[in-house]
Amino acid sequence: MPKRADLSDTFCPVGRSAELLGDRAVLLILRDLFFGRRRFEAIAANTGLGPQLVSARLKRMEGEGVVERHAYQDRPPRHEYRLTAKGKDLFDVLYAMRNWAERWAYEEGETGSGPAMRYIHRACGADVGTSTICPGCGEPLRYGDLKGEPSEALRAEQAARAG
Amino acid sequence: MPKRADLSDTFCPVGRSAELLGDRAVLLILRDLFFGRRRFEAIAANTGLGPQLVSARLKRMEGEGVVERHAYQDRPPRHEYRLTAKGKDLFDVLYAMRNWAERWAYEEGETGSGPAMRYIHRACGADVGTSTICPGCGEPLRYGDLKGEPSEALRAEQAARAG
DNA sequence: ATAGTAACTATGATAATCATAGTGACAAGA
DNA sequence: TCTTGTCACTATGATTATCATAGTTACTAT
Repeated sequence: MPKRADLSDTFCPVGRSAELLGDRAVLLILRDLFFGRRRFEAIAANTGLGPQLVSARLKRMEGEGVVERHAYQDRPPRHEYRLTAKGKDLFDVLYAMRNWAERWAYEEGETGSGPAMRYIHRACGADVGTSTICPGCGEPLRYGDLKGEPSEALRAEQAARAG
Repeated sequence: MPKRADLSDTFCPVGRSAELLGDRAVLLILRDLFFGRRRFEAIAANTGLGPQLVSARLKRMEGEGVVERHAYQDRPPRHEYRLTAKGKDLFDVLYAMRNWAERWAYEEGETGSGPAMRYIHRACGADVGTSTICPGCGEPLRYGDLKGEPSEALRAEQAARAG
C-alpha cells in the first residue's frame, strides 16, 4: 500500500491504539501470547500466518514495547517471546473482543452448550460469562485472575493446526 | 494481498472479532460513530481515510450488522450511518483501547494536565479515569452512561481536520 | 551421514490502499 | 439561467503489504 497517514501522533487515544491493534496479525499473535504460546513456530502454526508476517509483527511489537525477546538457550540460539507489562495490559482489549464475539458471532449451539472459551475467576471459582466484573464476587477481572477453558470444538481446532 | 485465511469460522472468539476489528479503518470509523459522527463526509474528513475506503468499510460493517444505513432526506438522497445494538456493544473494545493508550501511549504532559479524553460517569458525576468500573459508585461502565470530554489538544486537532 | 527442529529470510504473484480526480443529484445565490 | 457549493459516493493508476512456497543457518539426535 502507499504510505498511509501515521496515527501515532494523533491526540486521540483510540487512534494511537489503532496503529498497533488495527491489524489482524497483531491481534492473533497477542491472542496466542496470552494463551501461553511463546515460541515462533507455535505462533506461526496456530495463527496460520506465514513466518515473514509473524517475524515482521513480532519486531514491531518488540519496538512498541509490548513483547520481549528472550533467549532460552544459547547453542543453538533459541528465542521465545513474552508479553511485557505494557503488553499484558492489553488483556482488557482482547477480553472485550472475546466477550463481543461470544455474544454476537456464533450461531445457537455452534460450540456445544457453552461459550467457545469459558473463563473461571480463580479467586472465587465463578464462571464469569461475558462480563467485565466477576458475577460471583464483583471484582474487576484481570489477566492472571482468570483460567481459560476452551470448548471441545476450539480444542479440536487448535490440535488440528498444531499437528 | 492474496486471499488470506478466513477467520469467520474459527472457533476462537478473538479470531472472529479480529476479522472485523483487525483493521485500522474499521476501528477509526467505529470511533467516529461512537463520537456521534454519522455522515459519510464527516467520517472521511475526521479519519483522514479516502472515500473509497470509507465506502468499502461501511458496506462491510453494514453486512456484519454493526451499522445501519439511514436515509435522512429524499431529494437529493442523503444517508447517515448509525450503530446497531451489535455495533454499540463494541463500546467495551474501543473503551479498552482508549484506556490502554491513555496509560501507555502518551508522554508526560503531552495533552496538558489530564488525559487526552476524559470520561465522566453521568450517574454519579465521577471522573472514571481509565477503569472499567466507576471509581465513584462501583457500577460497570456502558456506552451512554459516559460523557466524553476531549482535551484541548484533541479538540484543536479535530477542528483542524474538519476545516 | 542423514534426518529433524527452531527460527527465521528470499522470491514472485496477488490484492489492498492511497492520492487524486470525477460523477450525479440537487439547493442557493447572482 | 448560470455558477457555485454540498453530499455521497465511484474510477483510475501507482505503490506497497501479504500470501504461499521454498530456502537458509545452526545446531542435535540417531
